[in-house]
Amino acid sequence: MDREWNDSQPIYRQLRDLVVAMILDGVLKEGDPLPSVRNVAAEYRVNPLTVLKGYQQLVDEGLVESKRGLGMFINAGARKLLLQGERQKFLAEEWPRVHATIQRLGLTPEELDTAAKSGSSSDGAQSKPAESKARKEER
Amino acid sequence: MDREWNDSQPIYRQLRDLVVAMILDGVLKEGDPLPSVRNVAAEYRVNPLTVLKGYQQLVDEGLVESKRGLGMFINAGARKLLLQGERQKFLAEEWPRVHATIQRLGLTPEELDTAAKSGSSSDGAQSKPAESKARKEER
DNA sequence: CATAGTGTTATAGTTAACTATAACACTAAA
DNA sequence: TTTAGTGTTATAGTTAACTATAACACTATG
Repeated sequence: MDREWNDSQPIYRQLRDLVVAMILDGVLKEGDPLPSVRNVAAEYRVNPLTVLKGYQQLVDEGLVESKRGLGMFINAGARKLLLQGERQKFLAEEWPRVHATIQRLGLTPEELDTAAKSGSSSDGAQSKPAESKARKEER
Repeated sequence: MDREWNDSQPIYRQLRDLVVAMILDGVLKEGDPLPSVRNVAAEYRVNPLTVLKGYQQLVDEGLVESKRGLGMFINAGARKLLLQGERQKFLAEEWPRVHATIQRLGLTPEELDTAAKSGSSSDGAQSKPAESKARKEER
């Protein structure tokens, strides 16, 4: 499998975001090991150092623990931590800009809905049967 | 005025986006001159070459015309071109990812609305009164 | 003409991101 | 002990983004 890298963001940050998404989606649960640095590097045809750099971000954020010789593991409380941190970060740093763009382009909820459905395989990378749940999801 | 540069995007692209926003918002009308390369460079304390690079993007997109010795000017039809191109680009490349993030974080329309309003002037770090909604998220 | 305002090009240096290759350190299991 | 799987560090090279400094090319205006 080759790449789906977005050139508007460094690969190591996209890798970090990918793991974050997997945690939030429940694909990776607390205590689970992350895919090994070498495996990911091989699968995405990327340098191991780049993968490591992405993983180190997660360690720095307290989401993941590294055990030399064993692997890297999702910390307890990682999901909760993420739901707080990512929420605040998104609302403060990303959403205002996106919202302004939507206003500026005069996009309607209908157009957004349509586009969301047709193109929803952008960074989740996993099965998403929960997509049709509407506004109530998570429990 | 120093910087409000976002480190997740090269400056020249942010400059390009800034001009695009001004065109869409009607701040810059067709036929108008862009702020001069040197002025912008001075105002934002950025290298003139960086500004030029951002402006060149606009030339390449057919939005702007360069007249040596005079300045750079918004082309006729620029706004219409933008409303088509930027719409498509946003819906195809940006919105799906953003939408997935919103779903993943379980953000409600109320939270998004609140953030959009408070974020458009400044991104202060005060806590949210909208937090009372439903945080049944944690496991 | 000279001047002051435009865009543009040239040269060169720094830093961050990414890469290739290799080796080191540790753990579990054969 | 050996082996195969982990994370980690070292060395070094490429490219893109940004910077500083300077000069060149053109246009309107005095």
